[in-house]
Amino acid sequence: MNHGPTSRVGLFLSGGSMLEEEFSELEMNRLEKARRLRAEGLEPYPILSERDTSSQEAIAAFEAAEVAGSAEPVEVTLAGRIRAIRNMGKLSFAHIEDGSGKVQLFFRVDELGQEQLDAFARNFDLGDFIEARGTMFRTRRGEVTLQVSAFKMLAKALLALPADKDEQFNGVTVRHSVLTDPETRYRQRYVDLAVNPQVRETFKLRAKTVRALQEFLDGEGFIEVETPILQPIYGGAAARPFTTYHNQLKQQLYLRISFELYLKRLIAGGMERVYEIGRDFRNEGVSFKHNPEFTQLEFYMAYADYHKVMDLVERMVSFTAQKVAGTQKLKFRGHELDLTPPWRRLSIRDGLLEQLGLDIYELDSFDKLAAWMDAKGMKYDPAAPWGKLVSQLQEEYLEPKLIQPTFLCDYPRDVSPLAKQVPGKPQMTERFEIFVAGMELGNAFSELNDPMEQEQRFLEMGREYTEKDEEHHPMDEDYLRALAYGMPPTGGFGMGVDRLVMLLTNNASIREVILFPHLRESGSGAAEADAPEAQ
RNA sequence: GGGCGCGUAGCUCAAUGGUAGAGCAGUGGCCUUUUAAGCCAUUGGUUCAGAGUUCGAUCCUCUGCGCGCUCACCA
Repeated sequence: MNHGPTSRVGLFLSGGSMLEEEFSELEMNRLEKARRLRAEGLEPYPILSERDTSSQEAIAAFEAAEVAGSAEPVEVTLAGRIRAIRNMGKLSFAHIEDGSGKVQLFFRVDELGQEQLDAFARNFDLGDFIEARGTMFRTRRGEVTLQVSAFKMLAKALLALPADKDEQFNGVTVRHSVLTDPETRYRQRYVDLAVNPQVRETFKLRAKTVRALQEFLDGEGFIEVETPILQPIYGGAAARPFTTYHNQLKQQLYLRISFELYLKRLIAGGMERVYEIGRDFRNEGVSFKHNPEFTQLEFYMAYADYHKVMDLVERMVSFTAQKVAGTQKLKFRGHELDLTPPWRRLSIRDGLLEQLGLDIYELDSFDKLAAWMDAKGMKYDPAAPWGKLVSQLQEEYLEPKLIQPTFLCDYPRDVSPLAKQVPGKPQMTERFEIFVAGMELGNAFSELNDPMEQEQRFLEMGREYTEKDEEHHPMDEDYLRALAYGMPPTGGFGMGVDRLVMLLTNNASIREVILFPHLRESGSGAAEADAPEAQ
């Protein structure tokens, strides 16, 4: 059934492999070549490579010598994966690819002898790793090429990569086939990376994104820290956690759903500006913007409120876009986005006024708002608090309209248990979320630092969730103690790094920016029959 | 978890209620001392799995598995 390559990685060359019987003719062919090499005293998987430069460096060195009029030959040893072979009897051409790009190899009979030339044609296939020594030259067609004086196998590929031959038709490059099946691409990311250069590029940009965020925050005086992933009490977000267990301590533990409560302990301890970039885990559904484990950035700055956080965040994201994409203007999901600060700042109240003509400051109780929704024929949970109804309206009627980067401000207290109230508006809190292209990118607030008020919020939240019997939020007494020792006024912020990378690389799905996104365990029969788990 | 869609050769895709085809890749041959992304021939399929309807199923029905989109969930 599933004859994907994963199933046969465990086999070896010495024969006797049970899995060998499942080899296709094509694969048997390659295995025979590997065995033949070994029989001839040539190791198909040698330890050492003598490579001394990359393909693009070699080309650059040759071109520099050319310009300088140097007669000195450029001698190099290159290594890479064979991507194309053209055997022509008395000469052969090949293209190899390394981390820097592609370069052509030229095998010539009067340089290597017929025996060597035949050995290349007989033993080497697309996908093999080869090392080749020689001098660089320019062919009649003008392509800078390595004329090979010696070569050896570095690693024989037993499985064929998906074919991706390019052909020119009237000057247009046609790619005959590439690996596009999403399942194969995610499950066998190594094949995807080997065959799809833009995938490698995406993950280079992802690394650059994280570096840029660090560079920016470091420059603003933040200290990068690491806090526990295994937590006895989870918190800081409303999400179902993954649970695990420490055997020796006989202790139930949770994988963190946010960093928030630990980072604010650090602020209470006198670290004025801290951030963490790391993995969060939420036991929830998956979608184009949700993966059960995802990379989160959170920072906290003492003596700041959410307005100061907004100022910093728009500069941070704009800085990162410039570093990574080289521009503030991005194409994403059919939109033209402009990240140039300042971003729009819109309160939920004003937004709902604009979209629905609804003033939540007038309809400031559950009964009033519910009556209004009844009149409009809208459905809602009759057990929900007022703030939940506001959230529902905001999600349905407001968020999808927020295409250009927007700070959506001032959230109901009911749904913001860790945020400070807006002065004079006790049912609202100083909180904002960032929306870009209708997608939530970040979440922030003026952090609640009144321990007595925080305790009340925990209690209310605990009641609410206990009644629903779905999520139970235990009181985090140690966190309350930290607040009781005193935490300065603090602005905090959290952002999904994967989603930022989606924006910066114009990838519509979070799976495109996570190397190994979570997929359902693959089919029972295939997994059991194929996986050589004998241990 | 619900709805919709998809699953055919190594890869990308066709086709049909009468037993499956193309391009690329593979194999063999031609040929060639700075190109060939060439020419000729050829191998390769449990049409995701199981059951049902039918004289006959890859196609129709059901179930299962997997993937995608979407909804729900996700302050």
